[in-house]
Amino acid sequence: MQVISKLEPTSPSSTSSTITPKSSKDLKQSIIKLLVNGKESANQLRNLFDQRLGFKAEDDDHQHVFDHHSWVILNSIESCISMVKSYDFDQQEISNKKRKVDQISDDQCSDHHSPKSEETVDGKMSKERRGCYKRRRNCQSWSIEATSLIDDGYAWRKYGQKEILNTEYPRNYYRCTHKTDQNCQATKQVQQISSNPTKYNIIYNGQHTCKNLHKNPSIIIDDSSLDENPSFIEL
DNA sequence: AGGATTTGACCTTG
DNA sequence: CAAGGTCAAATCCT
Repeated sequence: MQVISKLEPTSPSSTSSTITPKSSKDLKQSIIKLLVNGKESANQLRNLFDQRLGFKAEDDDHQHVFDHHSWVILNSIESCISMVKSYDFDQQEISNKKRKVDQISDDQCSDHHSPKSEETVDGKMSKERRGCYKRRRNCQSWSIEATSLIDDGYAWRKYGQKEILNTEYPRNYYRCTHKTDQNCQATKQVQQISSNPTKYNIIYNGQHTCKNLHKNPSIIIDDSSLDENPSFIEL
């Protein structure tokens, strides 16, 4: 029988409200600590259910729902930990300051959309000059390694694929589906890791500014109590 | 028909 | 100038 260690209670009042990080490093450590606590609690809760409750045959639906949600919780927390660990808070502070300056020139570019676009005499857009776009520099980004292409809850649309030097697998480029209708600037890059093809390196760029028009979860249960406690974690 | 993907060209950055 | 990020026409899929 699996031994379940007892964890110190980590109620919101005893954790998040009392933490006042003095630096980016403190903040990072605090977030990781909270996530690790949450992960351990979720793991133990799952073990507890497996051992103590069990499921009867007629409870198959409930078991599937439980399996699904516990899996989502664990994966979400695991992803958050990876993101926070790889996120450079100090660099981000510098980037945020710099971005304010860059924003001015970026806005000028986007305001007159396609200033370089020219029409040929026959009315067609010249293929020589496309719209003015800028590669986003210093935008908020973080990366994770995943053993599978987890559903992070957002709707992504592939817009490119590129062979990358010295890598075995191409890099795939995705943008938020709501880029056009809600001007959401979030993008992500997915690339299989050469040394370990079972894993994917996923780089997220920018925050979602679109409304939570998440894809429906694969399993839907009729429980109004969940409405105020969605199982996905805002990334 | 309309949305998603593919893919070659364009564009920025170092 | 090379590498890589993005665009957009062509194509695919439902």
